[in-house]
Amino acid sequence: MSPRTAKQFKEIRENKSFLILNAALEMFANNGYHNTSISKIAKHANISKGLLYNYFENKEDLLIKIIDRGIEKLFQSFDTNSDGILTNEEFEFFIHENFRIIKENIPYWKLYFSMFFQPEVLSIMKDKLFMKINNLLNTIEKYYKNKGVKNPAMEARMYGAFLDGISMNYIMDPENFPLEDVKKYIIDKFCIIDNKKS
Amino acid sequence: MSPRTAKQFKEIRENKSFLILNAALEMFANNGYHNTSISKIAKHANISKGLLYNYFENKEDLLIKIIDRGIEKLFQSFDTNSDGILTNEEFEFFIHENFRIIKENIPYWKLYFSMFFQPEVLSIMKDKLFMKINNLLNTIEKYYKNKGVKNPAMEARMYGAFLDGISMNYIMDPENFPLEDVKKYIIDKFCIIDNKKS
Amino acid sequence: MSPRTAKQFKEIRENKSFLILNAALEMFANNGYHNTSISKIAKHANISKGLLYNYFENKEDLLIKIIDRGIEKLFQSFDTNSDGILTNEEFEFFIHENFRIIKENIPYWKLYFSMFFQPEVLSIMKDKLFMKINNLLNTIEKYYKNKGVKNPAMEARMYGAFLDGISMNYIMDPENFPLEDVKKYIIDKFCIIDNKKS
Amino acid sequence: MSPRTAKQFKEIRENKSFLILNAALEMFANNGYHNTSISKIAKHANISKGLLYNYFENKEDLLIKIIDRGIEKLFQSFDTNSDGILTNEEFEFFIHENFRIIKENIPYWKLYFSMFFQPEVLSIMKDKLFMKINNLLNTIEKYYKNKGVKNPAMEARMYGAFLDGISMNYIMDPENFPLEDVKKYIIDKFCIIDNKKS
DNA sequence: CATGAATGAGGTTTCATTCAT
DNA sequence: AATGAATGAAACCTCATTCAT
Repeated sequence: MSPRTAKQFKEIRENKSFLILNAALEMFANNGYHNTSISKIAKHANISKGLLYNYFENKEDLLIKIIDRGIEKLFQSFDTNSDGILTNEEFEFFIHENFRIIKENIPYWKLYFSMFFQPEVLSIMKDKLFMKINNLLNTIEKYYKNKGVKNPAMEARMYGAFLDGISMNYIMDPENFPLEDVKKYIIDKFCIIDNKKS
Repeated sequence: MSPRTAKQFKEIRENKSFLILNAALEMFANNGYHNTSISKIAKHANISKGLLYNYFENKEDLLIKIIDRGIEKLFQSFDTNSDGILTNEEFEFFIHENFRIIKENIPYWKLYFSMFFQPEVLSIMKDKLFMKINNLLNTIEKYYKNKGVKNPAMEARMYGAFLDGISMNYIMDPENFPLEDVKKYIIDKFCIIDNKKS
Repeated sequence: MSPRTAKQFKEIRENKSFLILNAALEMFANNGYHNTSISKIAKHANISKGLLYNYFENKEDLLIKIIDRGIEKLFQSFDTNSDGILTNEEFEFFIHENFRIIKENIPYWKLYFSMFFQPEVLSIMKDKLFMKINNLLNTIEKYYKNKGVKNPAMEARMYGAFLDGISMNYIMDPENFPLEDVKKYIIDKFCIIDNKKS
Repeated sequence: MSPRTAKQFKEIRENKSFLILNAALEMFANNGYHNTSISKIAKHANISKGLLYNYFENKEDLLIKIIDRGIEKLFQSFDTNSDGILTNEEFEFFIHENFRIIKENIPYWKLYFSMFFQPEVLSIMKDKLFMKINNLLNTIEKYYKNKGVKNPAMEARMYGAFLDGISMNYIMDPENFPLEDVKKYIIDKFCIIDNKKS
């Protein structure tokens, strides 16, 4: 297919749905889901309350669509090659990707993490999300297996936990986070240099 | 009959207060702060709504008291010897302590982590909490410095992030978490065996 | 009868009922009836809520007793000679009495006036109060009739209204009220000097 | 159908706002501010509780808007010529105005007077109100000064108090109040006929 | 497609009153 | 006579959602 024209892009950008999602995301992330009223979202998106209900069924639907959109985007980056086996370069690339994606949309990731601790929200997304996460962990596990690590499942899990913890810390205060040094640290700690194996 | 003594009243208050805090904690942790109404808490604690307000100023006060109680308890465990320098034994002991405390009160830790992503809730506790956390990280930093690690501040920070990530994963599904293996993994990865230094 | 002994006075003064009435009066007058809770009154009177209900049936009863006590006191001053005809000296004396009584218990008079505009409260006291007031006005009317004033009923009524208005203004800001000058003004305006008649 | 125009919306708001203010005024005046619940007002105005909060921020805001509207209206009548000096005709005219305005909206004036004795309510309006009242009294004072009265400030103050007292009496029972006779009485007592001066 | 007035259920909070001790 | 824990009705207020236009 031919690439989208500038006009098409403009249309997409101007799409009300997109605007609303952004407005809602920002407010959910900064003020919390329950603390953000539909009224405020509509005002922030410069539309009326009524119109919002033309685009989204209800408040919860809005949240789901936001999370959906984010997950989609995240796993796109990691879906390439997901069946094959990671090289060290790919492993390192994924780390960079991980933080690039977070940096790109910090509010989203605030919301994403908060979700994990709000059971009523989590239950909506749980299945879809856990499938995706398991996929990723399996890829990492294969990587470790291939490198001859003793307990690759554990290693993958610990890697995942580490990334969770670091991402959380990053999100809490992105300005003062030594991002580049941390990336190096992760690579040093979790990427298996081949002669290290011996 | 003669009226109750001051001591009797005090006892009643302490017991009831304890009951309410537990009921509220459980519900806040499982359903989220905003999703839990005072009505539901009162019902869960088998008291009237009105009585709850006899014990706590308002919903926020209830949350603060819960978090306070938890923080107090947590940092008690780590306050011993906080000025001195950790030995390896102490380092390992603290890891065991960390998980023992979490295991003891999983709902509390759910609430604790969820707090970090609910800005309007976090702001209530931020100062008190961050001071305590920094204290802990400084102790860890000294440990690494003393062991001759190159960048002890970074190492301490990464250790903290790792513990955060792992604790989070533990809380999400405590039943299926290989706790003992994980502890060993952490010790292996973050405890500096002295001849390793050279 | 012999005058009350110091001991008897002390008993009266210590009477709980008296204390409670005073505490309640003060708070009703300063903060409004609906804005004053039984709890606060009990605290202010240094007793428990429960005990208050030993002395007074309920909150409204407390109010009624307060107003009652005040009216009793007020009209005591004016009841002497109420059947006879006022001399100018008595007329002037009553003006002095009026302000002396107000000065003695400003909170009470704040409450008294506020009552007139709270129908649900007024209705409780209306009959008793209006009878007393009419008595007084009749005495004044007779005074004017005897002095040969043309429309003594109207004159008495206007005198009453004037005293209401001035008392109201006095109560609002007693400190800055030129009490003595005002008394003279009233006497000059409403007391009939006999040779003025001609 | 096409959506309502901005003008239509404005009209709806103004009409409904007016309705609510009237309903609230009536109930505040007849039952007292604290004795009137938002629920009752809404019912009286034939709207839902929620809608009331669409129009007024809260109960206090509703009260303020009512009082504001009344003060605005009252002082409009007296603002003409306020810098110049009153003639006798104007002085008399103002007396007629005073009672005309009260007669027009008795509930409002009940509320107005009741306010003075509800401290927590008064404090809301005090400053604005006292400024307006002082303005008026100054005009009266100038009138007396110009007529050569000895103590014009006192005379103005007494005039004000008298009008307060009479207005209060009028409001309490408008049906049986000899309005016209009273007006004459006031003019006779407080309007300075020029040859009286000598 | 678009508006915001309108609803009503449900949330937080207060407080007069009762009652076991 | 005295306490304050406990209740429950009712207050204020919010907000997701609907709907006439």
